[in-house]
Amino acid sequence: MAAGLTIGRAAREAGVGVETIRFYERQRLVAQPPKPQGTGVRLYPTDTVERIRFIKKAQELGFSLREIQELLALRSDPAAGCADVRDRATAKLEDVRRKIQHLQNISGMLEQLIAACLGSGGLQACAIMDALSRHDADDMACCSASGRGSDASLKDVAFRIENLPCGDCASAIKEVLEKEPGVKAVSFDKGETRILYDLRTIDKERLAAAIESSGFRIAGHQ
Amino acid sequence: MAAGLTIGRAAREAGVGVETIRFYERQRLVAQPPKPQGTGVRLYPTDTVERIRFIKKAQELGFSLREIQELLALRSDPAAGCADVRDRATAKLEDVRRKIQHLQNISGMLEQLIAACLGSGGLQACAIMDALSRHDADDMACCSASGRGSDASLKDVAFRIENLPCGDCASAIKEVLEKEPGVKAVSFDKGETRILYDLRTIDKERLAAAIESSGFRIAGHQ
DNA sequence: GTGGAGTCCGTACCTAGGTACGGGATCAAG
DNA sequence: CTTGATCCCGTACCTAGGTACGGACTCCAC
Repeated sequence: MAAGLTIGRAAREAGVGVETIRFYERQRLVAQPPKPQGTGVRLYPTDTVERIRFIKKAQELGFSLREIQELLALRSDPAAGCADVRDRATAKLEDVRRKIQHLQNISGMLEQLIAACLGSGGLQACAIMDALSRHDADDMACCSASGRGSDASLKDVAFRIENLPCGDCASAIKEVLEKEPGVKAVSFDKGETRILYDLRTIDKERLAAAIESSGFRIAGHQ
Repeated sequence: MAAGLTIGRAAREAGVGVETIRFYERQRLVAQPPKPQGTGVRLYPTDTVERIRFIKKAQELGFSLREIQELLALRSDPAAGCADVRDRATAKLEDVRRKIQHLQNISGMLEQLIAACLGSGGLQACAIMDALSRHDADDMACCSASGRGSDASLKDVAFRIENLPCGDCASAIKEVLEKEPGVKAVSFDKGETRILYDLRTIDKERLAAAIESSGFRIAGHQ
């Protein structure tokens, strides 16, 4: 009886909800099986259940559905090798480590603030409120130092990068950008990434492409 | 002189976009100032700029806009004390630490998989794909609670199996091994069978015994 | 007085990963 | 043959934190 399972049973087998399977179908993560002739109910092969379990496990490893789609494509690509998978995993590990670093920065700051706070008294004596209200530019905005040059062929542009939470991530993007020819300086200010570049060598689109190829998103781009 | 700033200038001062200020207004995080009589443009007091900076700093500490709303409410509550703020910060620290722990689990799992993956050969020999495709009930969360020293209890070993002529036999042996408790990954590369296992659960001798009980011979064993 | 920059306001859209609703069809048990 | 459970399918909604668009004003400088 290898005919298959109804969607409800398949969902139970795979440990997800019915709606989730339908959602994955819409996302083209799993194929929608046909209804056997004469019936009105689709039957899912155990293959699909396997596939859903694969998706769930990959999610636990931090992969997004889009990335999982790639992994699944690799899986059915005869030309794909172990190295392809490994590369994906390594990139994801990088990604996760960056996130950890970011959270550790936050954790450290919170610890310091909590330690500095007496925990009693009014708000005007509260170190935490104080740090948040204070007018200084320090805190976490680590960088600055934008040179003020005026050269005819130098131009600067500011991108607003969506997923750039902290200084460490900013350093990563800075490295990438500075490898591009024509990039003279990269700085971060008020939520914007400013790039000073030589317009004879490179243009805005290529800069944007470099940023996006590192996994960052630019607000309002594309 | 200036009774306030236009929204554009206020945005620049605060380091956000104009749309962001409008968004915060809709979210009731900042008040919408009136238009001075006779004019058509709203003027923002520097207070609002301060408030936006507060919001941004609190965001950098990991607070959500909803939580920031509470912090702001505290700030203008005469009955609120330092302890209230401290409690919020402590709760957030907890929260952040939990997230770090979660990411560290993921990181540990990825490290193990990458270590177990030879990075060459086809996908059928890929430890990573394998772990994702395997359908054992214990999910990927096998490596939790062991902190950062990811490989504390995991060890890998390589056997050279003499009568392992083809991929199908390799699959067979893999199945056998994966039924053993404590076996995390099995991969094949360059004539060797590599096994990643939990040394608290199983040891090399039991792995060897499992292989030999399936009719395979291990080179240089016994 | 004109052009361009900025503002106002409402609304729609975006990411990710689903969840929920509703009306109609179908299926299995009693 | 009915009843209750499922299934089908399209569509809307949810969270969070904004971003974008577009038409109509308004403001400032030249």
